[in-house]
Amino acid sequence: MAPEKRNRHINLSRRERQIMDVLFRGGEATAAEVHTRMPDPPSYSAVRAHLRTLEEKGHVRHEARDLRYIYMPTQRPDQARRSALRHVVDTFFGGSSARVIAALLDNGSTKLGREEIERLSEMVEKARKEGA
Amino acid sequence: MAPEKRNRHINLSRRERQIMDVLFRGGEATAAEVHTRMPDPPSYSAVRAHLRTLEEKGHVRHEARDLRYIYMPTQRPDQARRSALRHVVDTFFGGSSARVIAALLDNGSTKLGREEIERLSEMVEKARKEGA
DNA sequence: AACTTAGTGCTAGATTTCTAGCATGATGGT
DNA sequence: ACCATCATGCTAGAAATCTAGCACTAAGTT
Repeated sequence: MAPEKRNRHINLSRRERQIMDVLFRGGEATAAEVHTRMPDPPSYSAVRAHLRTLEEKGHVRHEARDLRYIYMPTQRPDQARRSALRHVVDTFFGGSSARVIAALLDNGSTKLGREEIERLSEMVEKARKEGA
Repeated sequence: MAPEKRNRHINLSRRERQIMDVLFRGGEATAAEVHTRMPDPPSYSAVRAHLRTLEEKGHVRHEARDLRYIYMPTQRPDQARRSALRHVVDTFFGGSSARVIAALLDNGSTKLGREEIERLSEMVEKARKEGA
């Protein structure tokens, strides 16, 4: 009841979250790949078991390809992105997008390429006009 | 061993995460407040127990104020913000800050005030110069 | 055919998480 | 003084998570 499409991740266990993170990161992966990419990984067998329960819960689906199962999130990537981003914005930045952007730009390690800067500039310009 | 200051949240259980989210959101809170602000809340008693274990693990500390305990995260807010943001950027946006910003600006519900837009504009300008 | 390798399904049980309830101490009102 | 209220500390046990291992199937090799 009330599948709560947004913030699904809030109800995942620790291991389930870690697995979903791997899947979102790469878009899709085999059980073995998920296993190797997990932090502090449990047994391969445990990962497979979790993938199966995640599938039962509807968070994940798989395709059979080359005799292997390829797992992927059921939620659309852009929706997952928005949901995760919104959560962070709300709980860590008081809901202010501007503060998030500031944090991103402040960060020295965030190297924006020239293209990206131009793109950003355009976006800001657009926002400026719309906001008028 | 290896406290892994960044990405601590990766090792929290479901309930622990939910509690930490409440604390990060508000900066600090009493046990009762945490309880009421939790999604799908367990018993008040359970929340208190979790707060205690979170304290043992070093994620949380408390001050006695007005006969109550006020709980707060031990991690500095700005550090927690950066860590959480980085995680989302990496796992959902391929590490691209620009993509995150695009997502923030695209979002119709993200209302940027004029001031914020100007501030952003300045930041972009600055980045443009520095990047040269 | 027999063996090896690489995959999946399943289940029992260990471990961790989660929870409620009880004991206790401080405060304020009657 | 007594009682009600509201807080904390603790612990046992329920519930959920997490795990390893075994059985089985499909290819490829020798």
